[in-house]
Amino acid sequence: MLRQANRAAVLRHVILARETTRSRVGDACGLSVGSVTNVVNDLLDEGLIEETGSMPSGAGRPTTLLSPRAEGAYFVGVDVGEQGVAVELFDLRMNRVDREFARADSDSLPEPAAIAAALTAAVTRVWSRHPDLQEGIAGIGLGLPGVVEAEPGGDVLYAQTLGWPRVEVADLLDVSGLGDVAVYAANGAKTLAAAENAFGAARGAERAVVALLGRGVGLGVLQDGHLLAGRAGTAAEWGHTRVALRGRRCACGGSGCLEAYVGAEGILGRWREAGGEPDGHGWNALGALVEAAAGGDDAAGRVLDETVEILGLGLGSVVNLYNPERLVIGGWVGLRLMESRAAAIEVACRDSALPHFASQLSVQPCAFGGDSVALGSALLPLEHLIDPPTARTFRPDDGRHQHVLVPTAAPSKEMS
Amino acid sequence: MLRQANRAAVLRHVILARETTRSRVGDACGLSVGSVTNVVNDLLDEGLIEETGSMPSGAGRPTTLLSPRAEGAYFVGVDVGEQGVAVELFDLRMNRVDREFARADSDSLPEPAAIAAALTAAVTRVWSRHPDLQEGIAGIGLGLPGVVEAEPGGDVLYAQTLGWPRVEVADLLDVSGLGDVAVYAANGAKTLAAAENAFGAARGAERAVVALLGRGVGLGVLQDGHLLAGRAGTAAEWGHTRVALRGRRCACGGSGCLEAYVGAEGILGRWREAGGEPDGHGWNALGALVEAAAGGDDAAGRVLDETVEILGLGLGSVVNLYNPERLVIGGWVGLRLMESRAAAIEVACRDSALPHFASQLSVQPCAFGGDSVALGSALLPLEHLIDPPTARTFRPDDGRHQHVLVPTAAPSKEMS
DNA sequence: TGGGCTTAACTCACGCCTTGAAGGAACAAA
DNA sequence: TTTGTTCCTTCAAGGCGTGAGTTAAGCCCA
Repeated sequence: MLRQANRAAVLRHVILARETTRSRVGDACGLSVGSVTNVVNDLLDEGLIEETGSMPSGAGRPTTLLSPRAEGAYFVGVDVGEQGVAVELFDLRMNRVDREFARADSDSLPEPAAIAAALTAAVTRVWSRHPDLQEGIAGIGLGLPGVVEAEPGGDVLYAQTLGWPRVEVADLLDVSGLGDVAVYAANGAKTLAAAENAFGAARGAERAVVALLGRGVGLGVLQDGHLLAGRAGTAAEWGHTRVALRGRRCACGGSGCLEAYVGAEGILGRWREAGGEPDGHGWNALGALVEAAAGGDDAAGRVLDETVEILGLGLGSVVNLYNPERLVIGGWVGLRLMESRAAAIEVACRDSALPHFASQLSVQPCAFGGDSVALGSALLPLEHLIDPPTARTFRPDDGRHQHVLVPTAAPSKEMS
Repeated sequence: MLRQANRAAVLRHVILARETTRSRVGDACGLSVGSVTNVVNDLLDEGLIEETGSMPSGAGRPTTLLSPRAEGAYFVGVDVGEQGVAVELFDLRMNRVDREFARADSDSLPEPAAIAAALTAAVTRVWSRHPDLQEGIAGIGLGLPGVVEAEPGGDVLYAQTLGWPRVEVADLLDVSGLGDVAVYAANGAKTLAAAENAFGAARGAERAVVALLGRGVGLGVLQDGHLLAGRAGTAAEWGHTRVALRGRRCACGGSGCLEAYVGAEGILGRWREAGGEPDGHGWNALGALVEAAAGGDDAAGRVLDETVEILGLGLGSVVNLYNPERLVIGGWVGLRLMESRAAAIEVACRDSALPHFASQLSVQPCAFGGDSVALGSALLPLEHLIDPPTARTFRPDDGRHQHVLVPTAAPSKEMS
C-alpha cells in the first residue's frame, strides 16, 4: 500500500487545483516523478481522479491533465441557519449537483426540534432524488450556528445566540432513512472559512481571516491553508469579544459584546431604539434599514454608521491579533453591509488596526455569497475522504501533533 | 543517517522531559523499540543526551534513565526591555549558568543605540567570562519589545510602544567579537510564551494563552505545544486590540487600545490624571500605586479597579477567541497585579468570557517570574539545534506546510 | 547459590517506500 | 523519416522503520 500521507497529499492537491499535471503534483507534494506515477495510478484506479485532455508543452510530448473525477464521490453540505436550512449536494469536483431549502415551522425563533425536522426533511428529499448516487455519498457535513464541541458521546452544539440549550448533533439530523452515512459537524463560520480557504477569496493566502456576520457573528482563522481550531474545535468565538465596558446586553448574558452591535438583532434593535420600524425580519428588515439610510433617513444613517464603526473596531482588533493578508466578510448581514458600505468598512477596519498590519491587508466579500457555508460544510466529509483519521497512525514527522518549543518558520530562519 | 525528524522528535522529548526512559521516548515519538535504540545511541554519541542512573521496574531489568547532557550545548537568552537588558546563559538542561544585567545610559526612554550598547556590552561580558564554553554556545536568542518581522535582509524590529523607528536586529547586537554565532530574534511576549510552554505554567496544556504585561502588552498563543505565529511571525499584537471607541490615546497613534489602559504608562498615567503622584518609574511607581490603594487611597483604588476591569475585558475576549485551558500572566506589570489582585483579575476575566469557556479555564501567574523572557529567548537557538531548518527538506507528511481543507482533529473524528 | 521469572534493550533480517537513472512514448520541427 | 524535446513509466538500488528473536540485568524463592 502506498503511503497514506502521500496519497492524501496528492488527492488534496488535485481537488484543490481542479486541474493540474503530474509534474505540478510532484512539485506541490514534494514527490519524485516515480512516486507521482505510483500514487496517481492508484488514484486513477480508485476512480477518484481522471485524465482530462492534454496540454501542449513546447516541442515535446504533451502534458496530460489530471482532474478530480466528478463521479468519484459525493458530499452533502448543509447550512443550518436560525430560520431554516440549505442542503446542497456536491460531486468530487465540488460542483453543486442539487439543492434544497427548508424553513422551520415557526413564527419567531424556531426551537431545535423544528430545525431538526426541517433539516431531516430537506436532507431526505435530496437523498431520495438521487437513488443512483446514494452509494457514492461520502458523508454529510453540517455548518451549525453556535459552538460545536467534540464530546465523548458525540458532537454537541451550544447555540447561545439562539437561546438554545445544549443540543446533541445526533438529535438534529435523523439519519435512520439514509443508510450508513457519516455525519460531521462544525461551526458555520468555520465551514465558511474552509470554503473560502479552499476555493474562494481566502485561497492561497498565507494568513486569512473570514468573518461571518449573520444573526450571530463568527470567525474562521486560516494560516498556511489550515483552519485554526483547538482539538476540541472551539476557538475564535468572535461574537462575544467585548467592544465596550457596560455596553449593550447580549444574548450570551454579557454586555458590550460585538454581536450585540453588529449581529442582525443588534443592528435592527438599535434602529428600533432610534425610532426605526423594520418591516419583517432578517434580510428584508436589514434591506429596509440600508434603503432608509440611502434615502436620507438620519436615524437609519446613524445606526449604519455606528455599525460600520464598531465592526471596524472589531475587525481591526482581529487584524492585530492575526495579521492576515486577507480579510473576507461573509454571512447575510456581512454581504448586505459590504454591498452598501464596503469602502467605509474597510477604512474603519484599517483605522482600527496597526498601520503596519493595515498596509498588508486586503478586504473583500466572500466568494460564494449565500452558498459558502453549505459548500464549506461539504468539505468536512471531503477532508475525511482524503485523509481518513482511522487509517492514520502516529506520524513522527507531523509536527502538528507534537510538542514543539518554538515554531520554526519554513522559508525564513526564525520565529520572529 | 537516521531520519532528521525522528532525531529531532527524540531530542525534543528528552529535553522537555528533563528525565525520561527509552520506552517513554518510543511512546512519545511513535517509534518502535528498534528505532529508539538507533536514535538514542546517535544522540548519546553526539553527547547531547546521557544515561543518568536507573529506575527499578518491578521484577525485571531496571530501566535506564535518559537526560539531556548539560554540557552538550549552551544558549544565550536575552530579555531586551525598555530600560535595559538581562542576558542569561543556559546549558542544555536549561539550567541557568550565568547572568548579566545592563541598564541603558538614559534618563527617560533610551534610544535604540543606547539599548544596543547595553546589549552588546552585557553579552560580551557573559561571553568573556566563559572562554571554555564559547565553542559550545549554539546561538543567542533575543526577546524584543515589539513586532519582529522576518524580512529578506534579516529580522526587523518595529517597537512602536517605545517610539522607535524601524530597527534592524543586526544593528542591536554587535557580534563581531563573538566569533561566528547565530542570532535569533522574536517578540518578547512570544518567547515568554515559549518558556511557559516548555517548562512553565502552560506546560502540557492543549491550549494556553500567555499574556505579557509590561510597558507594552503582548500575547503568545499556544496550541498543542505550538506557538501560533504567522510565517512572518507577526501575530497576536494584543496590545492594540481596541477596548473602547474614542478612548485613551495610545503610543501607536490609535485610541482606546488595551495597552493605553493596562500598559505601565497607561496605568500610571491614569493615576496621575486622578491626582496620584507616582515616585520614580516602572516597578517602583507601580508598587507605590498598589500600596496607596492598599492603604485606602481612593484615587489609587479606583485606578487599580478600572485596570482590573479593563484587563479582565481584554482577557475575556482572548479567552473567547482561543478557548485556552490555561491563561498565564507574566511581565513585570502582570506579576505585580497578580500579586495584589489575582482573584479580582480572574473574576473579571471569567465574567467577560463565555461561561462555557470560563468554566474550562485556569488563570495563573507565569512560572519563572522575571526570567521567563530570557529563558524563552534561549529556546530560539535550542529549537534550531534540535531541528535545523537548513537540513530540512520538504516533508510530505508534515501537514503544517501543506494546504489543508479542514483540520482533522487527532483523537476525535471531526473538526467542530 | 542457582534456576526461573520479568522487564529492558539490542540485533538483524525483512519489507515498504522513495529515489533517480534509463528508456519508452508522444509530439513538433526539420 | 529523422531528430529533438518533453512527458511518463519502469526498475534496480538503497534508506529506513519494524518487530520477532536474543541477550542483558535484576528480583524472587527454593
